[in-house]
Amino acid sequence: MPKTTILLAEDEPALGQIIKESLETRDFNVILCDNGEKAFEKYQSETPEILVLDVMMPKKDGFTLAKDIRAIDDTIPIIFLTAKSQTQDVVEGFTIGGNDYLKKPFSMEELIVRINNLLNRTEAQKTSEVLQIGGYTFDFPKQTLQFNAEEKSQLTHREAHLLFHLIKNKNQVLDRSIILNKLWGNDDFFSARSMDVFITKLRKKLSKDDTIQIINVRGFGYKLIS
Amino acid sequence: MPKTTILLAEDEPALGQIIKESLETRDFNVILCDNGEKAFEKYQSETPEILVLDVMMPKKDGFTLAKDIRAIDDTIPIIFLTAKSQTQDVVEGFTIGGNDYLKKPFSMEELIVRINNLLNRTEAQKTSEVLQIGGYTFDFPKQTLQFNAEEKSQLTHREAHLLFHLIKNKNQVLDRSIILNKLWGNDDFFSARSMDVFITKLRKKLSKDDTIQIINVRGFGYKLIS
DNA sequence: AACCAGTGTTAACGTGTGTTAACCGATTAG
DNA sequence: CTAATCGGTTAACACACGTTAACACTGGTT
Repeated sequence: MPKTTILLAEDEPALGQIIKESLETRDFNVILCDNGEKAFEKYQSETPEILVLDVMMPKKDGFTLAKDIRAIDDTIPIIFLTAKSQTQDVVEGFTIGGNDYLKKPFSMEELIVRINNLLNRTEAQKTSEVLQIGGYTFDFPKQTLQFNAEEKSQLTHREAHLLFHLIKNKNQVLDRSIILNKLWGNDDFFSARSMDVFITKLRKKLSKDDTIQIINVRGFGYKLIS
Repeated sequence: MPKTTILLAEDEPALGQIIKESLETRDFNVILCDNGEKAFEKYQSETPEILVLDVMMPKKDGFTLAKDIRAIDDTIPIIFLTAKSQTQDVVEGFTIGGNDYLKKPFSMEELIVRINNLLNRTEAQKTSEVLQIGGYTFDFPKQTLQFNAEEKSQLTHREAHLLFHLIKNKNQVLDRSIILNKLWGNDDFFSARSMDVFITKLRKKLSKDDTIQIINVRGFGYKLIS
């Protein structure tokens, strides 16, 4: 069993070091960053399993960082560390799904409990991320698409994420702006055209089974029907 | 399959009634409340599956209501209806996870899309929408229309929705303004003329079977007879 | 450093969908 | 009977989306 990697973003050096060491004694591998931008780089280079982010940080605050990362990866669990002065509304809004938060000051035990909770939850979810659609088998984590017993083909990152959302919402309209904000981080003209290109690519790759198709709903989005 | 219950909190009576009726034709069970306190009571007594909350309401506003409910239940999906003046920050904070929001004015279609997305309705709930009319087979989710054993023809989104309502109300008059509000979001002059154009299109596509026809009831609406 | 393969973005041009306009006939109120 | 209104139909239009290819960027290889 390899160690679980935690990305920790905390700008106060003393606190960051204490948390890092505490987690390391629990057999985690911890990467510590003191601002949001560095954390984003490390997120990409180190592929951690879970994020622990201070909300107030220089360069890029925790919420903004979380949004950027969510655009690429919407399953990784995130724990926010907040000062008690933080507006409750915003914090609570972020607390749904794979997210959680801890008010400062907190005990190490609390943090470790929450980390374990979120890791277990997503472990269970990850096993169910091989999806069936028509005659196709789509393995989201591995980014592979297989038609019946034919050879597996590799999908790109964007293709896989887009397909993932289409399948998760199959037979319903998937709102353009929602998917654009999630995968591209904005819904401007160019991102929209880029998305159209990916829809074309997916249509081609899914064309072996003519019982499934991606149909467009003008002005709203796309619907994957099967 | 029992109907899905939606709790709708909207203080403007006219708008509330329109939304309620629209959702009911989509086979939802809708509980309408005109303030936040009543909504909270109904939430507890009726156990709805999803909430649609106006933000600006007397007694208790939508955000406060949502917070109170989240304290009890942190999985139920919530959709906020906001005026465009609402501060973006707060709204966006609420948009992660089981929440979504819609800026007023919005069309019924948009609302229904979002409700279905959040409910993650499975195909079992939606694929029972293959309708027969005369010699035609109409598959609403796939937007296809087939005459006897002939080739399937693809309908547009608007055509499919209009035909869906006509068939659901066949042999009775379908009120112009109701259908306009439902599909176009308003019943002004231009939408009405646009609808007339679609009636013409549907008449053409249904002309292979002369036992069925769309007849006009001057001043009221249309009736599909078969 | 030059090259290459893979990925995603931008550009260019074509097609489809829905709205608006224009002109018409049919119906009904005065 | 006449004018006003409603709806029928067709076509022009604007714009959302489809498709292909060129382009830019990245990371790895020689």
